[in-house]
Amino acid sequence: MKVRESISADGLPKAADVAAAEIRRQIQEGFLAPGQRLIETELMGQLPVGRSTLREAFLKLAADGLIELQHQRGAWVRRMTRADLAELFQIRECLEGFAAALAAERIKQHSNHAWLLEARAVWLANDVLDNELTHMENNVPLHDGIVAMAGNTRLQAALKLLELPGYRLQFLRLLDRAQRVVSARQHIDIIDAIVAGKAAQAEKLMRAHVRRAGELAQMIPGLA
Amino acid sequence: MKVRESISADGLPKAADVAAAEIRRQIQEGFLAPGQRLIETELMGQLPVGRSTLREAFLKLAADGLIELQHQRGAWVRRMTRADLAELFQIRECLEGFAAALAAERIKQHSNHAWLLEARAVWLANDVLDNELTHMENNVPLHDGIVAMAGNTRLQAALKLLELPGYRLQFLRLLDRAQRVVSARQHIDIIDAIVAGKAAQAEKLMRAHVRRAGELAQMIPGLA
DNA sequence: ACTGACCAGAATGTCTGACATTATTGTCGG
DNA sequence: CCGACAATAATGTCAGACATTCTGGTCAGT
Repeated sequence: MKVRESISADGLPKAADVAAAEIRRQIQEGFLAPGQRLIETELMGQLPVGRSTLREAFLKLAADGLIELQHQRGAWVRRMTRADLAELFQIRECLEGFAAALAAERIKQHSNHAWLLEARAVWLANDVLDNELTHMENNVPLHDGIVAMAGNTRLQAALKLLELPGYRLQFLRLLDRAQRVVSARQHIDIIDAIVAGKAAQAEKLMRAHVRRAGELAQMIPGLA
Repeated sequence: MKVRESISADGLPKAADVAAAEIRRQIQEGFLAPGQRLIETELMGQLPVGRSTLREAFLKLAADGLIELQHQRGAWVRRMTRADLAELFQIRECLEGFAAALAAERIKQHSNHAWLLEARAVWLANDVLDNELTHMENNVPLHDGIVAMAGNTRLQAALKLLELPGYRLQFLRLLDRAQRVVSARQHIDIIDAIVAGKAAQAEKLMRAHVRRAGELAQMIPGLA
């Protein structure tokens, strides 16, 4: 799943990528709040890069939808509205459902079958029910894995752009144990449908699962 | 449908956007062939911009998927493979089908109804059957319009990234009159379904329509 | 106190020039 | 023909400069 980074022969990563990654981290960890302006000269003091490199990092982050840019008005951390979230989950429902269907059709390829059974075991264990963090840490890889199984790289890229930026932490707190139980159950059902090669069923279940996540996301506090 | 461009108060567009638009045009008109390298110093001679501005234009074009960038290896016009095309149309089938369904649900809003009926008349006329160019010139706006009716700005943006870069001209030659007749028929059926508010039907028809376009696209000559 | 014009400082957009690093090309001996 | 090596070309990055534009605050007038 590791995407080829811009790394030169001796392993030195591109400075712009390093800067972008650092800013991304700060956004995701909440050091940079939504709406906060990113001032070039200011960031130049914190990061060991020149202004042109920093501007390149901005462009990459904007392409990923993490920040916004406007002519002569600079860059700021993207502010997500509830309407944005609704749109986002609408598309994810559509595409992830499609990915699940494709995955079901390709269940026999490579080690897909074994991988899913391994993932299935995780969602039967108690860890993912008892522990918020464990739940979340297993959720993302499962979804990513199913999308990867679909075998459509552009689909993978498109869904990567639809990830929630830094709201994961807030999202966590929304899930109480009862909801984690529901989520785990849905995951297992989806896995079973894919393993059985039932494409239509897998799509239907995945869509319901994503739709529910979207409804929960609407409850995130502090959105515009 | 006009997206707000980066234009300052007095109407001066951003130089980087101008450069990007010019390069985009050259790619779409075939002056820059797929795979051709874009050398910064070379393009600086043709466009009235500095190197930093040009590099910014490159980043924007790369974000749109029109060119590719690699560390220390520069930029080149993206080369589309048949496998790429297949992936691309898979996603378009999914998303445009979804858009059609959404459009059907929103048929009563604004002037959607009237706009579609106007579009319908076009596809009943002979121009779109007899003339390749007329056919193509009406095809894109219809699809764009339906996506716009869906009212999901991110969906619109996602589909914009899935447009064929410069293959439209080659695509044209693939359509003989018989195929244009089929295409027009499908358009009318899709419009009728949307106008009638039949979301499921509109989705099904749109998916079939896009799938057929994808199959035709596979016949484009000269792909890797 | 409120409003609007106005002005100074801040920030961005862009260009030029420079240099280190890396990829590509061409040459040469085997 | 092939591999090593040097020369060339191109990119990545920085620093500095300047014009343009935005922002925030001041101040006169109502």
